[in-house]
Amino acid sequence: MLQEINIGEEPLELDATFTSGQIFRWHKIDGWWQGWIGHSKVAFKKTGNLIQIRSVPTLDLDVVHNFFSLQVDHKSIIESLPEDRFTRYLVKKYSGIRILQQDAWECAMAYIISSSLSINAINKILDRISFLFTGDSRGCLPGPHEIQMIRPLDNFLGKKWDYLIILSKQIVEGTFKFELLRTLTYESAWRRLVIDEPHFKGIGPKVADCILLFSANKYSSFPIDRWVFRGLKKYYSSLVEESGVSSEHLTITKYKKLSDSARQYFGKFSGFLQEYLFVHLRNTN
DNA sequence: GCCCAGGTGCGGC
DNA sequence: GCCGCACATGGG
Repeated sequence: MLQEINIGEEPLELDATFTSGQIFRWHKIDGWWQGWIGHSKVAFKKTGNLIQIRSVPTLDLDVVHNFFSLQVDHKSIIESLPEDRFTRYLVKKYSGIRILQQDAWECAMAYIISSSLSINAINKILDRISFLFTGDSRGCLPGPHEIQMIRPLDNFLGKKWDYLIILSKQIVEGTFKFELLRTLTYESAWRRLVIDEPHFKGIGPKVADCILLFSANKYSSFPIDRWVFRGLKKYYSSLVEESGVSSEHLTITKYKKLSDSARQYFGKFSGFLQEYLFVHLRNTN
């Protein structure tokens, strides 16, 4: 089924968005960006102000609207971000990048796997999980119930596989629901993932921020990985100094201090700026 | 073979 | 609390 959404003058570049590193396993084929949203096979193409959508089973347009975070308009992003020169530069250069709202379970799975791996390796591993589940490396990913049926032949994910299984059980048994995160403030949701009991193995301060930004509409989240940390030191050194963080290795306490001062400085749409900074660092180094 | 990549858990002070 | 280390994969 072919659908479309008119986004008016809102800046949105599919190439920049899907190659930004926030989402995995999307491929541009014959001009269409193709991937999965949950168990729906989806393709997007942009012509002029229109986003064209193919999906099987057909997605509700509200889902697509939320997927691209279209409720956040570019003007309010610009108005809430600080006016220093470098921030202006990033906004001008990368405004076509949108924050995508992924399926929460898939997002958690991807970012638990992501730790200390390259984006390329993450994609490969997710493809491998898809292959174990569907027999096709370009297939969909197993849900929380489905992943428990899979028995990997080798230990290709190490302890991370156990972390995924533990999380899937918490979801299947209902002791944790991702929907909860959407109802909480950023601060409470982050604490729920990182501090509160029961603890989630494999979800530290940075992975938690990614889950909140990329699947729980927490646009003030500011994930700090190696690239973003370097970016902050290089372009926003006063933020790093005022938070008292010196070493590259961030403990939870240090991470929280730095993340909080960045979030205070960049404001309610910190997450967009974080993404611009992440892409900029990767493209220029 | 070594280094780095969207970090985290763990044991030991 | 912080430090040092192990951990799996893949590309340069």
